Amino acid sequence: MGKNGVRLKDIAAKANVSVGTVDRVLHNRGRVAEDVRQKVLRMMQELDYEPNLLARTLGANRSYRLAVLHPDHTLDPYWEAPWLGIEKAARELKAYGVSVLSFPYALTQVASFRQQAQAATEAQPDGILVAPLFYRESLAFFTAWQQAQIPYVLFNTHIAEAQALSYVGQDSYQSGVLAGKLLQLGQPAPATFLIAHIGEDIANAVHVAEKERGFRDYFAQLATDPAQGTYTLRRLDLPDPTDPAFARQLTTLLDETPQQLQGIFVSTSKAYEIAPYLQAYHRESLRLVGYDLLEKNLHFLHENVIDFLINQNPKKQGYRGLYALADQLVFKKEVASIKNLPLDIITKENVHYYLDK
Amino acid sequence: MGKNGVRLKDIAAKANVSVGTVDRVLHNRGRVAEDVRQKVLRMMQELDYEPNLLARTLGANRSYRLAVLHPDHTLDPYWEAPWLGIEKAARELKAYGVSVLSFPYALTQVASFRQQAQAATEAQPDGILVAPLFYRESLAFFTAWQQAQIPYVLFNTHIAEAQALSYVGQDSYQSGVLAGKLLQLGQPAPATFLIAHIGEDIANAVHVAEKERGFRDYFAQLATDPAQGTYTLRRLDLPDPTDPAFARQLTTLLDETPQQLQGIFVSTSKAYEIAPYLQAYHRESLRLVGYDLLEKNLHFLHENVIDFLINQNPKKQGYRGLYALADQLVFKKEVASIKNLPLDIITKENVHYYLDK
DNA sequence: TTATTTTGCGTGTGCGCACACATTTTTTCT
DNA sequence: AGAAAAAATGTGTGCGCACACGCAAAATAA
Repeated sequence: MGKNGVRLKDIAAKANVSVGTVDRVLHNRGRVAEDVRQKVLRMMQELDYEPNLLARTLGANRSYRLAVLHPDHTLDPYWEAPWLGIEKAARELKAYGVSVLSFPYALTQVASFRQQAQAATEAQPDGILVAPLFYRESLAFFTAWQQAQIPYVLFNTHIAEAQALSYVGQDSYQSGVLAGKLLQLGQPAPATFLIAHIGEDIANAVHVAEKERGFRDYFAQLATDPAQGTYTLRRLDLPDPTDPAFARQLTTLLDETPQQLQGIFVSTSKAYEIAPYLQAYHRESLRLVGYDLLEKNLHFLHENVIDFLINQNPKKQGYRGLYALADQLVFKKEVASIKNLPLDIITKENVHYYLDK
Repeated sequence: MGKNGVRLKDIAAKANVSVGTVDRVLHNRGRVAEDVRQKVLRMMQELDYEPNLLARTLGANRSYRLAVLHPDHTLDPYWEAPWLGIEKAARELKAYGVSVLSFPYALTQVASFRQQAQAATEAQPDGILVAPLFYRESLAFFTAWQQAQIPYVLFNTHIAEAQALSYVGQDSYQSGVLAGKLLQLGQPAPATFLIAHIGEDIANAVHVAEKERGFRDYFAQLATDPAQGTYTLRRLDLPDPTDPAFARQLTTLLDETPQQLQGIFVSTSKAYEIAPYLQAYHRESLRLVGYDLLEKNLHFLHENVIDFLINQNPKKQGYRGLYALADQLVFKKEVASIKNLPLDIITKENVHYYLDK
């Protein structure tokens, strides 16, 4: 017996058959007498056989092509991180015969998504990892992939009815709840809080809408406690920051805003677009909560303009997403249908330990 | 060329030598002419050769015995988690020929530590993973292991002068800083905060002392801002909770305490020992910050008695600790001398996503 | 019965690499 | 110069497994 575990050979010897036979029962290839089959199975149990994954992969000599359908990371800084995670996973999985095809799309353009999704489909990969930012347009492709029997994993944006193999990412709703808590903590009522969306088409962006729902529910929950005073919530839909309307709307807010405005929750990773205005208006004490450890956000975190960031673990999303496919295809493991990554609370004091990784 | 990457064979062909020669340069086994060596190296570069780890491990057919010297997890709930992480890593690494020997010691008894450390040393393992709770007693063993050329990795407790291959765990100092921030947030001066140690021999417990230092430094830093009022810090050394003196000291504190006592920071995972007293005295509004997601802590977190927990990621400490040894021995990777795990801030709203994993 | 198919099982090769050993070439010594 | 030693290089086997193939015995058909 090998230094380090039971081998097919050991089972074969113990059952008085050849390794070929053991292999056949192991893989249900048939062509083995029932009584022998039972005996082999018994021996495998007795010896507590576990296949050597290294040898298996090496011997099988199979390869898997995985397609990744993701926003182009050269167009938006947030999307670098998931891609880094995907690349890391790809490196590790290379030895297992996994290769990755990238299909980047422009994250604001539906047509680009549709086109790249089409290309990914036509590449006939063994599995697909996708960030389905566009709700409506995604559904058709899900159907196509089901038809083609291609397993697909979602990340970043959860679409419950997608029938995907798995979803990897945050619970957007609960992250909204948490944002509410972080704004409210230590700020007694009465007070006003704002939720700001930047350049989002809320109707077609599931996970941003979910954040808002969680945010509102946190305060709704608080309101059930009669001892609490009343909090007021406002919402502001801002256009793309390059649009002159962006500055106009924001300065209007800060000019006319009631003194009670105690905090702003930015529903995306773009808190850094708002922070400069707070500095300009000397409203740094106003609590600002946003998402993700982008360079620019970190800057304002250290300047005490941004108070909290919720880390969406984008790198891990990519990493785990690809692994979910590999677990299914290569390692034949059970894959959980939802892998919720933690809602990391980031402050100036602990941010250091979340960088790089 | 193989479906999926360059093989030794490919390099050999391109350099007009045999695989044996390539192998020799790859492993610096010597016995190869300098010009040939250079040529082979060049070819490896050109083809961007990366050894197939699976084949390497399989072919080498080596095995590694790793010893783990850790507090007995049947004696203290905290220490279950690191052990789970170690077991998980052990399962994954089994295929790579790694086996794990466990040397549990009683976490309050120096003699037990000494004895098990001795046993671990005598087992002559290929590597050692150790939680060096006892500062003085550990040092002697570090020397012994260096002499025996056995690489060792520290977790949980960082001993800078240990000359260890790596440390995996938190930055205790910074976790104290963070605890300070979490207590102070939204609680204006004047106010009093307490740091409570439970059943610890501070003089011989490095990482608890570091937590206190960080905690105090946070407020020292605040004091440099003249706009801030004054915060008062107190310290309480409590005996083991089974000791009647524990209840006595705690009730005395709550009886006689000035109204300004606004928060308590428990320096270990035993916040749940203090929480019941706060409930009994109806002082739940007093902010309580502790460590780790133990059952009992979670209970009081949900009851709003504990406000924040700092997650020490104990499971990951074990997991990464073992992997640090494997990275060194099996995978021949560079191992960072410090692997600081993040300081997760846990509240009722995000705790769910940190459980299990 | 003999010829043919089916079923049950064993054998052999290759995956990419490590490592021991055999063989060839070069250097050194007498 | 030839012999011996040393250096440089090639060859072969095994790691545990998957998978194709081949061969025997049993079942079926002619």
